[in-house]
Amino acid sequence: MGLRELKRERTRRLISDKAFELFIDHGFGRTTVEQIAAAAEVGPSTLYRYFPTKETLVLEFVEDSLFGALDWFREQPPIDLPDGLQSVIERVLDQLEGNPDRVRTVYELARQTPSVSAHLTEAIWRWRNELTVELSRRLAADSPDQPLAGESVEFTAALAAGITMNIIEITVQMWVDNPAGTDVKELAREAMCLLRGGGIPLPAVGR
Amino acid sequence: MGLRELKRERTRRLISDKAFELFIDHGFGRTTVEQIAAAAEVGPSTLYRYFPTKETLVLEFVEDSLFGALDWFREQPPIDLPDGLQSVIERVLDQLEGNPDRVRTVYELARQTPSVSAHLTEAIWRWRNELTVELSRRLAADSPDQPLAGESVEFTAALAAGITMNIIEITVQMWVDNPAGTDVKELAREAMCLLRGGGIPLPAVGR
DNA sequence: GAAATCTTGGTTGTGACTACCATATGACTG
DNA sequence: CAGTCATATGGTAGTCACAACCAAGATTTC
Repeated sequence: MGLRELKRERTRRLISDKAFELFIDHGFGRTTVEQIAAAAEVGPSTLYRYFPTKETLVLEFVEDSLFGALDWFREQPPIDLPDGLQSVIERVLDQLEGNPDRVRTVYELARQTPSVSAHLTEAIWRWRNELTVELSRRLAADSPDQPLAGESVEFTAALAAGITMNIIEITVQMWVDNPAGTDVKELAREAMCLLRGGGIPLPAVGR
Repeated sequence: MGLRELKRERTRRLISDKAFELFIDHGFGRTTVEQIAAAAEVGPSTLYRYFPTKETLVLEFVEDSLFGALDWFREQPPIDLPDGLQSVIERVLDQLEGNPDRVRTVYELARQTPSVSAHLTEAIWRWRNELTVELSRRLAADSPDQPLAGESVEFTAALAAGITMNIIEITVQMWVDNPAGTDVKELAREAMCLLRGGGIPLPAVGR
């Protein structure tokens, strides 16, 4: 790795950390981008080159966790779909559990600030849509002509992706509300059991 | 109704209509609030009094459809929960089907403009959370001590609300993509059938 | 018709974000 | 090592969404 890349990572980290400090101390709305830039000892122009919007400063970590797991899933070989979704969920939860403080802070900021909340939900929504595409691909490639309870592949994929997203959101929410008494992955596993039970017509083998 | 209220409704409508015209013609980002105010022949101050943000101009209709149905549901007597959720879904879809053009325009604008998309998902997310609260209330009041497959009431409520939201989103999405060939309510009814089938442990009688 | 109340439009200010340019700094070549 | 090339940086100027405030006009109420 060249010196250039190294410095870039360092600067990015520095800006992000200083931003979180200021957000925690003074709130999102009461912190200006110029203050963050000054704290990180860079010009505002530079800051904007790394983080196109103020909200990105907060949400980059969550977004990386989500889309990292999705990228991983895309490279997995065809696999039993419920198992696949469960492993995606666990991968996301692993990432988030690695930085509990950041997760809590993000949730706190989202609760207080509408624009953060809006960008957070938008990222989750975008993630769900991309997961839908991937599931459609796997379902279509797999089932030559399965009835799927009379519904189309797109419909099933969208529903499965939506429920996957719901499980992640709900388990994380409960974990944030009660950090000590919650085993996130166990909770997600139980939730998945409900879905395997039969109601949602996930074919036993997806692709 | 006094003259004051009448004028207020008229002005609100006028601003909203002009805004949609401009958004359709020139796009969301290329239209300034001042242009909208000028087109509606009011001052920018007045516009901001009616619509606190530029995005509200676009999303008020969707938000009214969602939360109107929720308000209605809150006033319903205890009822079989799957039936209740299905009627909520149908109520939302009825509202949206009443203005197909607006719905399509909103989706179009959301697709093109990140900030509109963000505010749209945030509104949907907020709606789901309020539905979760209402479902929790009904479930708690009903079941003296049902096992609920080992999960808490909150968890079941959140999952049910999430799935309800998913069904609405998916059916509307498919309707927007293919306006002619989709019977939204029939689609939603079929989706609900899947859930009644057993996988999601909605108790047969909620409250 | 007068007083109280609400609505309006304008003014000023802040802060996020864009476009642009000159300078500095690490990277590669002879 | 010197030179040049590509990229990163910081600063400037400008746009636009939005908040706070205030004076004038319209509506309602007595």
